[in-house]
Amino acid sequence: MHTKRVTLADVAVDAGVSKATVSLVVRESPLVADDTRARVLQSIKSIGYVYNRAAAGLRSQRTQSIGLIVSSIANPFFAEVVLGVETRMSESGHTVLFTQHSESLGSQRKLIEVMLETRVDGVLLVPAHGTPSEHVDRLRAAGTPVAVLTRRIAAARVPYIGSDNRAGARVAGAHLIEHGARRIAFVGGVAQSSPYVEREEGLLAAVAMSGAEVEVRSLPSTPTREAGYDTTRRLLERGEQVPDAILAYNDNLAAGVMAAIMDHGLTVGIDVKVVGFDDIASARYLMPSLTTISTRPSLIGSLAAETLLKLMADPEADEDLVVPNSLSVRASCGCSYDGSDAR
Amino acid sequence: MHTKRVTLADVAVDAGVSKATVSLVVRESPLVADDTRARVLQSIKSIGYVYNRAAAGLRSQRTQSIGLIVSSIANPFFAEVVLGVETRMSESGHTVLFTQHSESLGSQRKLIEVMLETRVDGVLLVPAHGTPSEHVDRLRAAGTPVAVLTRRIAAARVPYIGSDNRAGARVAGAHLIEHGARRIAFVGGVAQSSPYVEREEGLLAAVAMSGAEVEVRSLPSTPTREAGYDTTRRLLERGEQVPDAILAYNDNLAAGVMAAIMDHGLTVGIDVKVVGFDDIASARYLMPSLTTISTRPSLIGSLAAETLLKLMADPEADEDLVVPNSLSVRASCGCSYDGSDAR
DNA sequence: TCCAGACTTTAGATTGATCTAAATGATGAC
DNA sequence: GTCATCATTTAGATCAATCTAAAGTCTGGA
Repeated sequence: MHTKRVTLADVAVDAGVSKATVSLVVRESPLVADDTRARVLQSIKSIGYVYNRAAAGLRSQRTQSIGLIVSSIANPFFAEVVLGVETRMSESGHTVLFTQHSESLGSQRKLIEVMLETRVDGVLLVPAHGTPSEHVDRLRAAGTPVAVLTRRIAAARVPYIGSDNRAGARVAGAHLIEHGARRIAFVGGVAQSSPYVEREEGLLAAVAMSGAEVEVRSLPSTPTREAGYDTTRRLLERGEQVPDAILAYNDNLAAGVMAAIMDHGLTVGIDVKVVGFDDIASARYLMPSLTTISTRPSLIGSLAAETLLKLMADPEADEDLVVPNSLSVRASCGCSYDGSDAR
Repeated sequence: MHTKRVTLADVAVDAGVSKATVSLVVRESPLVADDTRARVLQSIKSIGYVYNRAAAGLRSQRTQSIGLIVSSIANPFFAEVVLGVETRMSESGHTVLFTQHSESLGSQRKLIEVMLETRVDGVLLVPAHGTPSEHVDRLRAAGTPVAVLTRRIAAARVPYIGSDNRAGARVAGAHLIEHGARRIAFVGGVAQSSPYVEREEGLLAAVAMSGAEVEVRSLPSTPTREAGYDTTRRLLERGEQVPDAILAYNDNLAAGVMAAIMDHGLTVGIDVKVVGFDDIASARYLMPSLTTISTRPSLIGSLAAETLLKLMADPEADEDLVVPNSLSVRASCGCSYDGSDAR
């Protein structure tokens, strides 16, 4: 059915110019005369030519594409990050090769290999927990710029873009302490990961700065709603020392935390004050609505894209970007909430 | 810093064989002798060769990649579909070029162009609302197999994979009627879209089959939580004829619907029974937990991938796949719910 | 009239793989 | 010893673009 593929050479013949000229036209070079350009574009349309990126990339050694590797888009936080990256990258004409590693180091290694084989011009990576520096070194050895986002890699000097975990947790902690919290549990998150460590540090800093007598206990877990529920349930059932406040590692977890508190017969915001982290879209729709640290994931995505573009232009550029965030006060912390930002 | 790129030819010299042999090795051909293969693999490792997909694709006219265009992964339903597609495709060694059109026909057209320029071996498309058949025709004219998922394109003969909207809505409707519903509102969804039409038909079929005197009213809207809230709010405030049941177009919307009901001082499951559609992860965590039609999005994704693979092998194959679904009974319909499937 | 300089256009080499069709070598049958 | 058969291996053309370096054209100034 479909005839032989149409190439630049066919267009050249049809338009009565050389292949080189057609190539300049498709690349929107200002070198070609206006009437020549018009004639070529006309030919392209009439004989149905479609640009071949593989051939172009082979010769030019540039693909106008970047790789994006995240942990999982089932996590709405990363879904928004992806959107931010794609938006910024498409502005500069770059295609995004998007993949997810599902927290598997093996699959992350394979995905990095795919990026190399595809010769993407750069890679943005949300490293799987426990990522060794070899993973990014492999990319850099091949001359491919890399930046990591939302998580740092221990012992690897690689540009990082992420939210200000320390400051966020400090503000959240201070808010809880203002509400009278004296026994705070930090629930969930992967213990070795950089955001976990930073958030924990922020909470402890808030305690130190408050001058109050506050007890803090950390309970790491996988960052799922289920784990949030289970961990909290166990914490409450231990009886003796029930916390009066919980800082959840993220909003997803916070939903489980609140469910466990209610199932245990306590009232969120009164018996136990809860603050989350991320401000995912559903945070305001939870019952009660979740007070949380607003991290603007799509901004993180677009800033990461921006950073990578700079890195692609100048591989020596190397700068971390810590994105500020803010506290979205709703009802779960005990503040009265008028629902003004919902719906 | 990085030296001249290492190519197949370099490997060939190092291993003392021809380029052709190295090529066979990297493609895992059974033709090469075991010791030759071992020697070549050794060379590849020692001189740091990285396969070049662009060059391979150029010559072979196959890229071992497919394009996936969805509306938006901010919608958790599609996030799961994506996962299903990627899982199945990676099993057969295909890379997925993933993109989102955000319901813009213009950006969908551009994305299709990108897929053509990349010479993907096939395309899976969740068509934007109002997609003209030209969009898929463009792909097919170029000889690229396409299948659409979750939404049909009017007047285009193209393989479709999606859930059984009619049966799902019929079951949901029957359940509501069993609960005594006599005034049912069908809230949300894009009026012209195929899932909307099919779900509406299903609901009407349930009414017809019940033999009861049931009034149905349809209120289309964009499929967001906010729209669900607003539409329901207006419906309730009209006073006179408050519905005793609402079938929400999807779960996202249903969350807004339930919030509006509660904000209006009514009780979900008693005054107004609610059933959703999709069974997204958060459905069981809403308050009250949402009774909904379980659609298994990741299954739809993997079946779509399966269908496309068949289509790529045999372009004449052309078969729709309607994926069965089931009713997940929880609390919002008025049934008592023990929470057994949550947490 | 000639020439410098700006603007356009181009021939032909090049990118790095796969493919085709044929060559090579080894094995066993006769 | 010869030949057919099978398993391996390979030379060289090919895919469709870009790049390099140079060649035409056309001004207007001397």
